[in-house]
Amino acid sequence: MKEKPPLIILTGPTAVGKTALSLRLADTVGGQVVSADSMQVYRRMDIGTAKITKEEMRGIPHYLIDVLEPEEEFNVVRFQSMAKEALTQIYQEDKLPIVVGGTGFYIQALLYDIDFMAEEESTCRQELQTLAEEKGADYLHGLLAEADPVSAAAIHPNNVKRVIRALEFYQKNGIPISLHNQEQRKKESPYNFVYFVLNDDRNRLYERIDDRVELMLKQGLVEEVRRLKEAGCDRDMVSMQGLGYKEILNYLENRCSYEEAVYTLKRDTRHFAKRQLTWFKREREVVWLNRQEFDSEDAIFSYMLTVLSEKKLIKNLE
RNA sequence: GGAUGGAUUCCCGAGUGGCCAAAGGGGACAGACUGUAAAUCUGCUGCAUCUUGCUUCGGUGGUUCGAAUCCACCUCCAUCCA
Repeated sequence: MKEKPPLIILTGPTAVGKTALSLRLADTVGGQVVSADSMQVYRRMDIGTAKITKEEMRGIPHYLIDVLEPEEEFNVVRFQSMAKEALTQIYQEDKLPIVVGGTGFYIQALLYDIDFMAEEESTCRQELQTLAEEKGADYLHGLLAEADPVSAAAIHPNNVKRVIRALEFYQKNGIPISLHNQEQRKKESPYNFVYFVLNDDRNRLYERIDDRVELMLKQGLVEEVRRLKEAGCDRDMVSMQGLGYKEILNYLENRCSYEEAVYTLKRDTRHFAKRQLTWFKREREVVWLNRQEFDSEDAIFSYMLTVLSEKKLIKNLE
């Protein structure tokens, strides 16, 4: 039987300090980093995504950072294929891949190698969107109830995006997405992995978020967004839906005051962190690293090494 | 010192005699998520032995079968007149 390839995942809510830990880990275990971050893929979006700098990388290869223009669309499928390529590359160099980033859905897609089914581009999503606007969300949900009752029961009528996706999936593949998902859920990971989730006391996390937003502002977030806006980026682009970008864009377009933009940004970032945690709680086989349970970052780090050697991802403790 | 307006559940804010544990919004908390995921959506928010009971609407007392809602006094806040 072939041995499963090794994979280390280091994730956690925004602003917990994943990056710092990942660098240390990469140094000690001879690892290379694959970013699982839906926004750090974009070039020219540095401050708002709290992107690691070239200097900070200290020569450790980082994949999937600065590889797309903000005008381009990024999604799970694209992430999955790019990440798999990165892994192939890393294995070839006989290094250990460390997936670092806070996008749980992306991590899941890679870790369990979820099949998203090849689909050709079409305008049906747009058509369904128009239909929803004209006839209402309930009407669309009604259509889904006919095509795929199981999905209809599971998806709330107000969640138009997911209703559309389910409908689109059915139209393109001829089978209900609910059935497909059910099959995909059973999958075993093809990797020998350890899934670390770094976390902190909620209040402390929220403080870190507030501090980080203040720091971004000081570093020139408004200028960064203004440059993107002048370069033609607008609110409809996937990249501009990122935290920090959509709020500042609202301010630059005079839709709200500076104070409101900052308040909203901090609040939405807190909400986001909460959603990330909800996701990780649901994932199977997660190793939680709760900061408040450790005396120091050193303690966290040595615990990580212990877990990794137990799972035979690293040979021996250095 | 006087006049007027106000004080509501974590916050803002509706409610002017029973249908009020009290609209709505925000925040907090919890959850969903399989091609936009830093997106999108949902639930919940006085207490308890939770299909019933108990304590809330600045404070105290009163009117009433019944008060967040009416009356009196008090405290605090806002504006105006001295």
